[in-house]
Amino acid sequence: MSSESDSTTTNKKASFKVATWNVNSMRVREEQVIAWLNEHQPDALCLQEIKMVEADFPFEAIKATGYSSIALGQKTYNGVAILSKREAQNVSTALDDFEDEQRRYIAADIAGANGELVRVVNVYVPNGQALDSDKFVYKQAWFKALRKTMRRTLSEHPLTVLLGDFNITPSDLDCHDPVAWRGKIHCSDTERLMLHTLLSEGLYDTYRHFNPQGEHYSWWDYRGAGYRANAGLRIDLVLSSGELLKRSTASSIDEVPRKHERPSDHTPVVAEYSI
DNA sequence: ATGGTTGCTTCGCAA
Repeated sequence: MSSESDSTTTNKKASFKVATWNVNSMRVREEQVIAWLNEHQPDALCLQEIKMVEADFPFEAIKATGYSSIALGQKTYNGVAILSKREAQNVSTALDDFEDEQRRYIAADIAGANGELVRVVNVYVPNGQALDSDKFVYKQAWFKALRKTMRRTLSEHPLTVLLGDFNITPSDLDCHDPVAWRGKIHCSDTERLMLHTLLSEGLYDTYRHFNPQGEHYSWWDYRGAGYRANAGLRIDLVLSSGELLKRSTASSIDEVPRKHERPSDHTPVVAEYSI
């Protein structure tokens, strides 16, 4: 007796799962990343702060668990990678019209189980340090270039997901102590305006779409009470295009890796789509 | 109270 659930059935929609994780050193977190891939089987996992050059990236170890990788790295700082079940196509490693010595952007088309392509854009937005610092001037310039790049990307790819470490809380709901953080880096009105201007290009905060309540974060400082006191920020975001949001089915924060021995200070944020 | 912790082929800096 034939089954309608046969995996070869054409036009059948499967789940397309993406995730973002600032690993704060791929050297230290390699085993945790591979274990996470094996357990969760995402179609694409975007990493930030790999903190190594491509020559040192563990392409082979990741391949052994069934994943293909693309990476843009540098020594000591920054660095991004996309790990995917199906090989990345049309890889881009630079924002439009923006010279950047820091490795913070990588994008590619990733196919779902039915062959449909999703444009996956992985970013590590500059931290900015403090609003009166030179690093904040760089953060603003970088973010403006991202907005311009995303305007073009969205016009070319209706199914686009922009995800990564944005180093910006969208609102006070994403901050454990809005009074203490008021006006500070990650929580300032200036940065939130930058983010909402980017969203106005046609991107939607997918975690918040499925989780209207607060008190859930993606980063907790290593210092002090940190994770134990849930003193966190939600700065790791999955932003879906309108067409992709229509096909989204779930989004969640996986706090399990933050509880591990020697954790990253960030934990993975996941979204799923019917693709 | 400008503290505290982690990672870097470290010895101060970025987060």
